Amino acid sequence: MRRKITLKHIARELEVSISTVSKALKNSNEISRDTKDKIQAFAKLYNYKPNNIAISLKNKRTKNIGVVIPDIVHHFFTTVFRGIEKYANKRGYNVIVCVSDESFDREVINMEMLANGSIDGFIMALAGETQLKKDYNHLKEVTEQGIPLVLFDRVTDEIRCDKVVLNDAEIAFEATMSLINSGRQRIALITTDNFFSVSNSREVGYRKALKKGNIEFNEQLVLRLPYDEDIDGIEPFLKSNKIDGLLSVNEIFAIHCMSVAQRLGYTIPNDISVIGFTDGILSKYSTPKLTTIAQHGDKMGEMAAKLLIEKIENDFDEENEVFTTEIIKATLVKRESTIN
Amino acid sequence: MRRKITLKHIARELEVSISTVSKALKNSNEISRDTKDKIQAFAKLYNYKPNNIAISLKNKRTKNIGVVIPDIVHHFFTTVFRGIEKYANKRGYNVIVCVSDESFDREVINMEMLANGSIDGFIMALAGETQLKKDYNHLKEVTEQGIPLVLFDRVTDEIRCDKVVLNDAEIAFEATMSLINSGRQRIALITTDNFFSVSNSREVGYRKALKKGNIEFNEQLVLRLPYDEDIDGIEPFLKSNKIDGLLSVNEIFAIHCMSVAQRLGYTIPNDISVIGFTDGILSKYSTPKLTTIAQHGDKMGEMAAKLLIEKIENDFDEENEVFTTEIIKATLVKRESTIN
DNA sequence: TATTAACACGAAAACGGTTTCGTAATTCTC
DNA sequence: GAGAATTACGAAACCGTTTTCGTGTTAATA
Repeated sequence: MRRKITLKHIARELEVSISTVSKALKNSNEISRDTKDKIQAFAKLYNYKPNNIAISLKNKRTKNIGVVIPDIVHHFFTTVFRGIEKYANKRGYNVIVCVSDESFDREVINMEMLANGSIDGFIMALAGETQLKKDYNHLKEVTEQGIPLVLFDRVTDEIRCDKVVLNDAEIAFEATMSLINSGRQRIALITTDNFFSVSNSREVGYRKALKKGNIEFNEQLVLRLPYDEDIDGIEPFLKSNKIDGLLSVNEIFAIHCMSVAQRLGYTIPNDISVIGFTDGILSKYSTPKLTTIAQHGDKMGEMAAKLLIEKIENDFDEENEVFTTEIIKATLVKRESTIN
Repeated sequence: MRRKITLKHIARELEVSISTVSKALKNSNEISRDTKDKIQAFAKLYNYKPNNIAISLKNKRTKNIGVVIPDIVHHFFTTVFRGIEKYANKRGYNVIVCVSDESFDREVINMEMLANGSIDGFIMALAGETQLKKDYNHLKEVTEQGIPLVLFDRVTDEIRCDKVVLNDAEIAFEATMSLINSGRQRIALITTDNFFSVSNSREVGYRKALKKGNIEFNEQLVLRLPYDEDIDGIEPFLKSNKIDGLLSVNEIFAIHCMSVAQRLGYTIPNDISVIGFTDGILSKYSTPKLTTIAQHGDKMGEMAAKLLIEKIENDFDEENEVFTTEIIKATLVKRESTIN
């Protein structure tokens, strides 16, 4: 087993000092052509590669970024992650992922694990539990240590840092308006228990559109479900309410609504038009294909990584630092579950 | 900005040596109760946490594992990753993910980036391009350096290392048999261009079942598509072949087959029974719900992480090391797209 | 020829820990 | 009360780099 070779080995072998080897490999002109040639040839021959850990220790830069997200199986987070990873890699950074699994404790533990030198900065979406508890001390902790932090999607006003969010309210407004404009009057909203900042924003947009369309908001037409995959409430809801349009805050609810509605004899989009959030595979491969809101996770991830790396590399001036909130524009992808 | 505190700071402040601080914090009984109390209290007060990088450099262990996968949006890889992350975290390891995007070059670059001290071991599924090229030098490189490697799902015989695979052939056999046993005679196979070891194995199982069922293999009934989302070939295929059963090597093909078949007037499962691979959300939320093969990605990931960490922590005896190949048993999840 | 400049290299500190070993001071043993 | 054992701590090496600074040798300059 050919162990990794170090500067020391090369130095010993070539009977020069470690500093000479180091400089020669950096092509410093402190070192003569001859010596450089000799050392470089030797290094290449033995496939010398500097040890990242040593370099990290030396310049207090790991070139790693930490990503803490609630879930990695969820399509949206996955695409964001892909965006992060792609951009980060292009800039020479590696990405360490920790999944909080919507748990406050795991979020805290994960951050602590990483905050002790393993990473140069964080990109995070808050766990559901964290948003519920409204306890952000672990975030304060790291920002006070001077570790750059970028929040995306699930953010909070209580932490001063860069953020990347979707124009949730606006796009929900736009989507609802499009339902109204196609003649829908009894428009349901299927959402989650409102712990998530995003669900709230979407409901705001929904209500605003109703108001603009002169439709009175009706709590009866709002179904609040606990979790992503807890869809049993949908069937009774659809049975006991006459609706002709529907906005869901995710794909799964929307798809399930369509399937229940079809089973109940409605045709889509004529009897009921449906719009979902998240442009994942479910939307593309459902029958009918779901009109949905593309959140452009890749873009969000890329933006988050960009903001973070900028913060990391430009030693910002300590005190009166400026924080930006970038808004990613969602788009309505029209497919077969809505009219025109 | 409260910068991170080091042993040196504590030592200076308390007027003791660095070694004393280090030992005191480890509760060494080389140090008197009094001194320990004083140092520990101080450390706690200033929230001292040892620097991971320094520790890594010292004991040549990073407690990081590198995961290189072709795709992170794909459901199967996502679940494997979740399994890895969960287990690794439990054992105190962090996970660095790199996405090869099915590209040989990116796979090589990613491995090189990580192999210089950033990680203690690799978990990988080979990129499509790598399997095509059959060039595994980058894998040889790392194993020769003594870096433990575990391959999963997309593996190769040419590299001696631990592996975790699915019983692809067996389960494909079983699935096909179940179609045959429910009276199906003209069973199609929808697969990918056979660069992937797994597609090959599945076809083997399919053929074996046909043989056992005394059905002659018919190349006409095999559709080989280039990529996961390249599904245009399906409609002509279904139009020009009379089939009554179908096995697909992934979810997407299967779902799309169902939707095309339904559009062509077939009823599922009576006219055509369909079985897919991958028990993702598509299968659960399609209409009808897809009978599919659960690959238990979480389990594969967990097993891969377990094997890897064992290798990392038990300094294996260099030369005649033993490598194991763990087989994860897939299961057939019966839903609505097959009979009974 | 004496002085200076340029060249080519090495010693050593530093990054932040861990660990081995040496040693004063105290306590124990006979 | 002398020698041995124990206690409590510090010095220093080490992990693998980078980088500053010092210095001996040679070449250029006056």
